[in-house]
Amino acid sequence: MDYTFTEIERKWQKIWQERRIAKAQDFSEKPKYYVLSMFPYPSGVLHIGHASNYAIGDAITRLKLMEGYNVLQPMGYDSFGMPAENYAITHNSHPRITTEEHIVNMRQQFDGMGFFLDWEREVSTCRPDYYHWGQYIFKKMYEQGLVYRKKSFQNWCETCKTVLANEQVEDDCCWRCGSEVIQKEMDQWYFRITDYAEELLDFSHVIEWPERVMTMQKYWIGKSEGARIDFTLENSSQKIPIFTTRPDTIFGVTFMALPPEHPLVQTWLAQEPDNAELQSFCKKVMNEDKLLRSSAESLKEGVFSGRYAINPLNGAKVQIWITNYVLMDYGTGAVMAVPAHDQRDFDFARKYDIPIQIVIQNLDKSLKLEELTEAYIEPGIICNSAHFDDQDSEAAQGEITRWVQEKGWGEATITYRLRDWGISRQRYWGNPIPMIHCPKCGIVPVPDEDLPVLLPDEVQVGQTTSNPLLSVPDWLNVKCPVCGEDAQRETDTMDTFVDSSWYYARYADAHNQDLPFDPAKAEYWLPVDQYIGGIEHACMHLLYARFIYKFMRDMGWVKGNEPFARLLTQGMVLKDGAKMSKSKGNTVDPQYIVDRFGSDTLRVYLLFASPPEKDVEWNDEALMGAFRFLSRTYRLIKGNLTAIQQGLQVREESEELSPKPVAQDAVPAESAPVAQDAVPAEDLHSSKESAKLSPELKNLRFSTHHCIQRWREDSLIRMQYNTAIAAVMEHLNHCTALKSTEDLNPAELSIYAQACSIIPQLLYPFAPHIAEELWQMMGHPNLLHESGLPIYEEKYLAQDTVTYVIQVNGKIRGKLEVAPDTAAGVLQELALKVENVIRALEGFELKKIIVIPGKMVSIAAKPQN
RNA sequence: GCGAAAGUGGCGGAACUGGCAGACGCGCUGGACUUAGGAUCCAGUAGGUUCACUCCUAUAGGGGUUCAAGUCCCCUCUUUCGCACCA
Repeated sequence: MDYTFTEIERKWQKIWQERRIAKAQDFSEKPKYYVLSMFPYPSGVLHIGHASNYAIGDAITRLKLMEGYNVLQPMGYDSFGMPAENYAITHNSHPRITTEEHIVNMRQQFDGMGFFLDWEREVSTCRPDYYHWGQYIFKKMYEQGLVYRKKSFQNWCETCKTVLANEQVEDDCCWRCGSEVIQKEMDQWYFRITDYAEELLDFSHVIEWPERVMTMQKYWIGKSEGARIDFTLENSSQKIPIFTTRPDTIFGVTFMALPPEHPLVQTWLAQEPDNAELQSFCKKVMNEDKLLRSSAESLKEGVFSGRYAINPLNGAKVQIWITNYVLMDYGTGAVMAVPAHDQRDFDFARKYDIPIQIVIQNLDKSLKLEELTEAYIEPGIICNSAHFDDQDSEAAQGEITRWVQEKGWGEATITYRLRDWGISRQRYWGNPIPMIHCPKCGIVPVPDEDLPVLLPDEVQVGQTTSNPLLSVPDWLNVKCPVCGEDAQRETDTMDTFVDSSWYYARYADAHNQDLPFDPAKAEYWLPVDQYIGGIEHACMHLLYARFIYKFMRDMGWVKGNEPFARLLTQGMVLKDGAKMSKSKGNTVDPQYIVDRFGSDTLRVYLLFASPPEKDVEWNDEALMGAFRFLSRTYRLIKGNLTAIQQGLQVREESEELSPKPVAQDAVPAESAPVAQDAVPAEDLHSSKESAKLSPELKNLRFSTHHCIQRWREDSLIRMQYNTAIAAVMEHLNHCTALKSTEDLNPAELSIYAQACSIIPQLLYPFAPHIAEELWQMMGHPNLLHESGLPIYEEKYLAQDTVTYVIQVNGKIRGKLEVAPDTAAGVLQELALKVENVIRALEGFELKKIIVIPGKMVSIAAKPQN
């Protein structure tokens, strides 16, 4: 009678594999449903976060299968990247070897979890058959003008000879060797994601995304409307364009602020090697940690450049300052400073004694320069601004911009906070950028027929201090495909986010050898109907993937505008209030849990703990609760198997007498509750035997249908698996409450069997192994994914009596058990006769009585004088 | 600092359009049972009050709307997350 989970889970995993039930059919007649969980980095072990993510995906998958969809749930590995390279270095091995070993281990653990995954579509981004097409996409983007090279300042470690990401800089020093990190101007490859900024702000084509993620992306893209206005360098024709969102304050400009990286400043630095103040300030600022420098707390500093700019609107001559608070890569990299109406400019002007000019007055015109303690940033009335005086400042923005445009000094423009995506990495373990540097022809793409550019194996990882690819002459040195002369390959590899921004499309056609994927197959499968992953990717992976999808759409490879129709951001599993991590030593190994209690227990625990998008605190004892629930289920059905089988037999016989429900070919809809395994026919209910039903059995029948109703609502529509499971638990409690099945008549047996037999179906999405086992035990020849969704019938939900709550002035004073069709007037009368109600009304005068049908009688009364 | 979300028993969480607050599970208390098992079964479990019936107080705190508020509105506090000189 023991719940032998290990045996059961192995058995069903074997059967599922042998029958290849998870293989998704391209172009099936059935409607498709594509469920995708973010693929893992192959660390070698599944962690609890994976288990939780994939438990959700698997629940959705199995629900959709029961509903009659052709479901695709694929899996793969995000296997390029620094963690793999670093792992290989520390283990004195090669990332290709360690990665493939890890994949073997992970696959074993995936199999042990029993997920419904179409492994025939597996992808691994570090394999040539995948990264080939990443290179192809790169080239197509290059041809479309979406890829370019740009010099920009990067964190650079002189010892390691590599660019470091911001996270790899600790206290201005290299995380690996500890030497000082400097800002170095370097050529980098960029994707022109900003071309799509406007479109990426538009979420009208997704079906259901969390508001939070959309807000985060919108903020990240940071659209601001304003104007570009060209100031000029004094005694020169050199223009200095600035970007401002406040053209209404332009008459208040008293200085101009430039960052050291500004091209003009760079020129001046070159011209004045002896200007110690200028040289040392610029050097200091440029070598400052990027994060530190851009933090709002750091003090504003600057030096006067000795030069002046001319404000085109009033011809005013203003000082040009070189400062640490202006960013080169936003807007035009130059700021018109209006200290009176911008707090940053105000702070700076006060510190360096720069004049301040008020050009916007508050409504009572009480702003005085001498009394100003902070910038006045609100709208108001224009002053000191020539012919714009006395206008409303907000209205003046448009007026001034129009005037600037007419005069040819600038134009209305839009700027985004979003930067182009720098994809160059000076790392070995990534997708090689398929470009060749030819001394004669410049930068030349590798011809399509030479793709993929294979990542050489012979690299001695960790042996060199620079990009390992530079040290492989056989790979590095090539002939230029255009002129045939000696040339060199690009040694940068791509950011791994490039690999993951199109993998969902590769799953549609994972083995295509001629294209990234067949557009027809992509059209069938895409978009992903339900995507599941962590919120940490809100502004990275999810934004990049949307961008690349739009590019692929423009190429005609995919249809529609968005890759992910619905997004679910699952919460983290915490322990001791913190994210699990090896360094904190607070991890829980899912494999250990599976070995001890089974995959079904782990899944039920994770899904039952909270709604999927919330974080959960790991709790060993609650895990036992899940285990006990499954054990109880197993005992109930195994212990009452004879009665259940007899009851199911009665049902079959009665169905033969009555018209069968119309066979359903995959009617996937949240609307119609229809399925193949229908509830017993009507005549059972209306027969004479039904009249003899004990209240106990009537309640059990109610529980059966009520449970199905709740389960469907919670799991299919609301995706609240915790309450769906709670509904099953409650129903199980009702089933076990019936102590003996010995005296049941055939009709009652049928009801009992029905009550028990829905349990495996309802459990299937959350605990599929035990569900299949119990289903088979009852004698069903099919597997559960073919069993259809359980259905409920309204007529069994009708109760003989309803309970009305009686409130007096909002407080409960009694209850009434009445027939459901009792008239409101009768209810009022009955309510007023309840003893408690009479007592509560003593000394009160009736005001009115409200009857809420099926729910309550609410009496409003006021004290008698 | 700006923005967003959230605050419900000892704990995880229910309560969908305002209509019996605390479903379900964990834990705890008492009991039964014994194949002594990460058992199982039964009863109880927001706080206070009462022998009991009853009653009172409770959804971060304070106001408000309503016959009726965890749910709607206003203010305050706390927590979490995101952004953080974006001109």
